[in-house]
Amino acid sequence: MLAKVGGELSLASSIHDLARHLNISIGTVSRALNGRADVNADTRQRVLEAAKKLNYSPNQSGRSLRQGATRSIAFMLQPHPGDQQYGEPFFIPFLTGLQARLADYDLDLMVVMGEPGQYQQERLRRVVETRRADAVVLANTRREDDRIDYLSKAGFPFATLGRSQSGGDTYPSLDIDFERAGDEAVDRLVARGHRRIAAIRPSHDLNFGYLFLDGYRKALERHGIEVDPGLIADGFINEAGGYQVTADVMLSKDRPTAIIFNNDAMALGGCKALAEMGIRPGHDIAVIVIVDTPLCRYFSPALTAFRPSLEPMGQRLAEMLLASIPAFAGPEGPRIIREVWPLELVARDSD
Amino acid sequence: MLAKVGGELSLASSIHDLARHLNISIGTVSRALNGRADVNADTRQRVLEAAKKLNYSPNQSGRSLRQGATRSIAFMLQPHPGDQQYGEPFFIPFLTGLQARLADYDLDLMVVMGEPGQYQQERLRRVVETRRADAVVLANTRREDDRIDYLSKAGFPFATLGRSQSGGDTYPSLDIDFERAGDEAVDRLVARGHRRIAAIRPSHDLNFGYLFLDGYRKALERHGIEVDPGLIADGFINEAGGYQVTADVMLSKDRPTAIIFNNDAMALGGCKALAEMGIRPGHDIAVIVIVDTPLCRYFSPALTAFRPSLEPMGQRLAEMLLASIPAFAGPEGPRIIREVWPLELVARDSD
DNA sequence: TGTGTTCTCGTAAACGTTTACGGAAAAACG
DNA sequence: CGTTTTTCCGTAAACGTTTACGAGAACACA
Repeated sequence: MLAKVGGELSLASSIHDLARHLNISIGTVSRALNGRADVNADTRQRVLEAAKKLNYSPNQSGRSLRQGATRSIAFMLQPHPGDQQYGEPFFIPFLTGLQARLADYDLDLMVVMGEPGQYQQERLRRVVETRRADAVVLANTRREDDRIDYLSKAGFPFATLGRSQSGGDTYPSLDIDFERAGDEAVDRLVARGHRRIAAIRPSHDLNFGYLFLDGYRKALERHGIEVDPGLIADGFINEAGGYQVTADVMLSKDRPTAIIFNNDAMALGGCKALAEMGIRPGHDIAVIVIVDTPLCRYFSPALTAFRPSLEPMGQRLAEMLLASIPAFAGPEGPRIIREVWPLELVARDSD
Repeated sequence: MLAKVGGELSLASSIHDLARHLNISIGTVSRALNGRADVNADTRQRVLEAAKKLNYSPNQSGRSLRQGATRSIAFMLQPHPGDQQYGEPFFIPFLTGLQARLADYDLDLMVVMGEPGQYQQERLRRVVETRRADAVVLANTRREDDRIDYLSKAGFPFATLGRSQSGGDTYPSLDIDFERAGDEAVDRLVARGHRRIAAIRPSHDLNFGYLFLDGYRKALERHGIEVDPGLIADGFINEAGGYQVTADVMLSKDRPTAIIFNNDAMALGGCKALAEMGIRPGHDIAVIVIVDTPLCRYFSPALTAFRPSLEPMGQRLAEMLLASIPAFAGPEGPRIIREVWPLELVARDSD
């Protein structure tokens, strides 16, 4: 179906055009442009001038083919299903940081989107197998993640935003300290007199749900509070899921006096359920959200939440990824780095 | 700096491997895979089986080089400056629709991000000149947009989300009917008894700001209300800008009784200014926002707003773009389509 | 002057595809 | 059986790069 596209560009000059124009060989032109040593100083000068004059820039397909590298990194962005109208604002600042650091290394960032419903595996395979990118960055890691299994089995370079139990220690990862956030949230609530604290998290095997719960449990134990399974609930990771599961928890015979939500969308749905029951966050119940978004801030009452520093995280993960790839890393060779970053509590009106 | 990356992939089999394995020529293999007519039915069968067995998939760089087309479309995503913590949720559903339709044509979507502050021109040139994509999609169109000038001068295929005065009728565009939304907003407010209605919009030469104002003016005239320049104000397109300009307008001697904000972030900042002055939207003043986001919905009071249907718009713009490219379009040849879609009023509590 | 080094450049192959062309074999037709 | 058409496949060039190799010229040194 597709033939030549954009072939009529007047600005599409090749290395051959430069060579012909200067009456030298294409080899010399290429060496001059790539800054190799074995080219005379003033032929290099002439080549660079001609390149500017003829508006030359290298064809990336040709270069990729020859070098076996595309100089682009793929980020797999997966919209959540049921996330009807608007997507996750979470990723934009992260991507901003990621892209900025990659640009320092002259690498392009390419965001690959999947259909909202289906899982990413197919799209990921496509990127890898057709060699559209040199490495990929994964997000929304699951506890057992077949994308990670696939990539490490294939020996394809990648890094993850979020940890997983899959793949061992073979890839760099950067995660938020959900465990500590869960712990601190409980700490804060206990200090304010709460003993019946509910934990609401997404199902789907998303790994941060487990980490959060670990911290929650650990803090309860430290305070000598028995963990009540009836206060721990999973739901679909969107507003409807949060509504549903919150309603369930609040209808149990022994209600919690505080809820920690592991996701902002679920918190919003939960608050809707609370409102319908006449229960006011900040007055009748305490609410804390683990990952802050603008919605938490503008909601009424404004929700107390733990906030990550997304843009620096994006920058850092780019560095970690690059350091793990032999062809990019310095003489020391590849290094696998894993980091877990703290969150900052933003105290507002809901607890 | 970069050498071979991922070259050790066990799954990287080429068309030569297939040919050797089957003892036929690479030409035949290629023809079989591409479904050409001049290949025997069972050699095609054997090729397809071998391709599956050896896990073959074509190297995109090789294919792109030969065909002069990359089979990918670039979307230029530009985070607004000062948009500190979280970015625009606006684009995710739009991109979801765009990607879905492109996938139907076996095209990849590649989102190219720029630095938050600087303008996109440089990054755009890079994509075009290194021929990383076959076409691009632009957003945040300005009234005079040098990206559009550049692309149409270069003869590079593109489409825009939003109109512009640049480039003439040479490219497809899909826009929201800001004019009508501004008109309807005034209508609604006048029907509720307002006569002093302020219009607050972004500066930056963003085109939708002009369109909105046209509708606003037209509706006022229709109702026989004189346009008061003191009620029209421009500000930086973020919360701080909205705060600033709203405070200014409210400090004028003859205050408005209603405000139409042309941007959600500015509306949020404006409401903060109002709150500090003890003015309550929905009681002491009416507030309407032109483009709805989840923030409008969760804000307190929930903001009345006009909502676009972003995902269908993404799908439609993909179709329009493809129809405009000779190599993609059907036998009728290229067609330039321009569409303007209506918004839906979501009445909430602020007016 | 002869020999060895250093600079500089051209030649050609290679990366993985697709495709125009031609030719051999098979089929169709008289 | 001879001729023409059809079917099928191999050959080779081409897309735009990079780079290993070698060779000529200039230079240094004895």
